[in-house]
Amino acid sequence: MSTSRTPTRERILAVALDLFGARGFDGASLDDIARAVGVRKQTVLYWFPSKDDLVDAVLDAVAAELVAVIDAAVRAAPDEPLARIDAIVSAVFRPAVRRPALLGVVRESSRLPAERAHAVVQRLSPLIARAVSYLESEMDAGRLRRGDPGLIAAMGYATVTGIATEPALLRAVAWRPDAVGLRRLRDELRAYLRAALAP
Amino acid sequence: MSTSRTPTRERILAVALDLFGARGFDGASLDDIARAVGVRKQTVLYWFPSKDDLVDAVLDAVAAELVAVIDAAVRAAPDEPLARIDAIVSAVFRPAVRRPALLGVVRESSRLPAERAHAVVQRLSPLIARAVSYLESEMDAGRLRRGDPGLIAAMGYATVTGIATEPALLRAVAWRPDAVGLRRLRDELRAYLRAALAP
DNA sequence: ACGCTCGTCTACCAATTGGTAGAGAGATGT
DNA sequence: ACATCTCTCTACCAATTGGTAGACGAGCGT
Repeated sequence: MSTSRTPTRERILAVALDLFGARGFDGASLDDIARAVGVRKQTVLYWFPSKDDLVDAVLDAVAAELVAVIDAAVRAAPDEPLARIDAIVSAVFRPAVRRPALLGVVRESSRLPAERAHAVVQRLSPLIARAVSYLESEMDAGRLRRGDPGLIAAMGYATVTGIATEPALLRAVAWRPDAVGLRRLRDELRAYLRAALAP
Repeated sequence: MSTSRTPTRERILAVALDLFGARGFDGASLDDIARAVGVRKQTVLYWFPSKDDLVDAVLDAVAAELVAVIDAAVRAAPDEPLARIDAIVSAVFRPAVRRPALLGVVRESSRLPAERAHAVVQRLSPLIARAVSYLESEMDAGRLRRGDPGLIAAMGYATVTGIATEPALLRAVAWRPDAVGLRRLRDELRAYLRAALAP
């Protein structure tokens, strides 16, 4: 075990998550990651036998964290449909604001060969499927305006992962002198979602 | 001049646009591009002295095409605010559907070093600025619901570039058996935009 | 026939990539 | 004190990257 405060393996994982999220899996080399951790590349390869293993570990960590966050939010959310959607969207924004790279990794994973991306997609898709069927039931019951639930879920995914990771977007929003960054952005997006879903 | 039907330079440019849009600028090597064109890498470097030059040329071509399309749509669009927005959104979707890589390049350009990305951003930003000020004036005049115009423009950008290039999204939308792909998606998105902007 | 430019090629090169082999320092259990 | 195990290191390697140098042929005007 290392004498360092946080174990090397976890530091590598954290740095890799940030770099992969920011530059993509190909954009960040093992050398980059090792340098950022303050260790040699071969130490990285000691903890993760290959770069693919490291990527998988990062995908897994991201999926686990997102699933945990969203799952907790879903359980804690109120019953009333709009408030429920509001609570869940807000829960997804929390990790996005705290750590944009988290969703950056999700975004990057879409460019991986299909079978690799499954590491994330397979773990997230039950959540999305559940969200879709929830939206469907609420629509059937007349408590939400009709529309394609899959489309709604897709738009949520797009706005959250897109907005949290596109520098150009953040810049566009910050153009307005009265824009105050991500917090305001989140509130506005929730307002839009609410408006789009209003009965 | 080459004996080939379309000049080599243009074939290289077209293939590079597709590959860059699909895999990113780093993800597609000069060799990949050359192979796809049916020529040697050094022929690519003959037409474009360096990879950076090729990237710039692609960015330039994309910006030029998008600016032309949007500009024409803006000029041809009706005066009534909602119909106007509708027409312009629809115009942006046209190239997106015809050639997803076009917007994929825009998306990828956001990960370039700031001064390189300017090639696209600088050419698109006057358009966006114009859209923002149009939205502002319509809101001031009470013809559109209040909100952050920069945010609206950003969301349009996010949905268009995101949805047109994110395989995971397209898959999500196609999950529903009654979803019929991009055409339906475009219509739905327009409906959402209309709802979100409704006074 | 002459040289000239254009377009593509073969043959290299240096830097960077992911990855292997194995040495050696430190703690730990006996 | 010793052997062992954990962890990080130095020293390589093969493949791929973007890029250079220059040869070769086809068409051109003279």
